[in-house]
Amino acid sequence: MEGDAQISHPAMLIGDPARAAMLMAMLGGRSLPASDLAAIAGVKPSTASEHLARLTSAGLVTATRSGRHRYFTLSGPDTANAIEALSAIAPRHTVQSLAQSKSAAQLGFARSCYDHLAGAAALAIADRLIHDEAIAPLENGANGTVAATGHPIFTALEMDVEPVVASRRPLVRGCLDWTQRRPHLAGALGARLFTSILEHGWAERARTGRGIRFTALGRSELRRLGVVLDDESSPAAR
Amino acid sequence: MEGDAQISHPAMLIGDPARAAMLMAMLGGRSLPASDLAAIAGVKPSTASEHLARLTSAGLVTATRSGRHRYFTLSGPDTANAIEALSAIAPRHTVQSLAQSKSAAQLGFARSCYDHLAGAAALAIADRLIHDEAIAPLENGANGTVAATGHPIFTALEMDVEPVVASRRPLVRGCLDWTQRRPHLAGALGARLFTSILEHGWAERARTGRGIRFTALGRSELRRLGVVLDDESSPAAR
DNA sequence: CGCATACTTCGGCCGGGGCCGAACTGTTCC
DNA sequence: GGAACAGTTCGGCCCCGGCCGAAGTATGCG
Repeated sequence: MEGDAQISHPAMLIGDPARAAMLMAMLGGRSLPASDLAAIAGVKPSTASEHLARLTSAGLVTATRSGRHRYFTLSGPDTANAIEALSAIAPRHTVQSLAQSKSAAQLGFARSCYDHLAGAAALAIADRLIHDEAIAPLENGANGTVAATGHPIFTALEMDVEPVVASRRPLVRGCLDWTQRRPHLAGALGARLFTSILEHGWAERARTGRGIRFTALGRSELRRLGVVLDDESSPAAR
Repeated sequence: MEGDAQISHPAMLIGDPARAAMLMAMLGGRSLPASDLAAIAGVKPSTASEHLARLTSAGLVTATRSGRHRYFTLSGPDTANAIEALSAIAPRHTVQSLAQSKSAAQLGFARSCYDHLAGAAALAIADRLIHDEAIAPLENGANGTVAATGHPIFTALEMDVEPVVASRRPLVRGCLDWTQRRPHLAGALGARLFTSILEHGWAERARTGRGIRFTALGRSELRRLGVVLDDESSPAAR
């Protein structure tokens, strides 16, 4: 009777709180072993194993085994995109504890979003590129192109933008930011930029979670390039 | 323990087959009464009423009452976006019956997608605009701008593009097309274009479902403007 | 080889939620 | 007013699926 795609299936999988917590953790971009995901979701390993089996068989998640561990990741950008789209319509959790509000503030400043950077810092970098007309202004869901492949930020990070342009993946993709209510830089370029920033030691991942901390080197380099990270100065002026 | 948005809540709501069918129907862009949605979902009115109550209280759907009917619509572009993103990762249903394959072919050619046009016809129009450099090439999720507000297609449809540009809504938004695997024209411009096409009688909605049929007037006008709708000529060359 | 660790499979418990029919409210039309 | 129709609320049924603990498989280490 219906000629449409069966959206209820993936939605049902994401709709369980334990699985949703695992998927949100994987949105951080890192590969995580089953035991960590079990702890994150707050369930026993046996339960987590069942959840992960369903997620992999549905193609939302891929597993690679290394030794006696199995590491899980989101299967691709489409999956990450669906999760992001859902978080845009999800109810905002009301912050209760001080620890929560502090970590929320940190996430609002800089965090990883699957394979790219999100938060206020990501917007600051993107705004610089837009201001210099290296890329067009971002809109949620649309596709842009790279006008200036030799922008100082790209050269400072030794990024070879050409092969990125040649890839079939959407290049400059806006990704609606749930903390800032503005799209940030995703897509192939956003992913390349993020890995370069990590490789050059401008920033590093938090040991746990999705948080990203910019190093002194990264801050000074970015300041030199005209990007100001006002980490402390603007205390959560939501 | 979690500082993230509770994506499981909306996902759980979409994850029920009956509710998903209703939401997909509403993706057609029309306001539908509860009884129609019950028939579409294949449940009794009482069950449908419960589902719709949950969807409205979660803010996914808005209801407006007119007489003894209550008409339901998706609450906004964010909601539509989440549903589209899910359909991109949903398993493709394997077509069995001839009637299904015919209706699927028609949907692939032209259908409504919440408030804009989708399918091969939508891509043909967007490609024309891109070719004439009125808009930048679409990428899924990114945002573009309108370069030529006086493009012949806009003037033929008597579209006033200026106020659309001024609106805060993402302007030129790529929206991943599940039949074509390419983004089509969504956003404020896509919505405006679609309503203009309907108002000028270039196309009309099917009595039921999401199908769109282009009229003889619409076809000739578009051909004159350099857009060829090869409806019959290319028989589902997937 | 044997012990520890990482993960999976199985059996069983239990609660949530989807479904319906029946009864109730409200609107339209004659 | 009364009949017809749209929609909602309520009570009850039942099954799906999430949870666990215990047992089973595989890998790594001493």
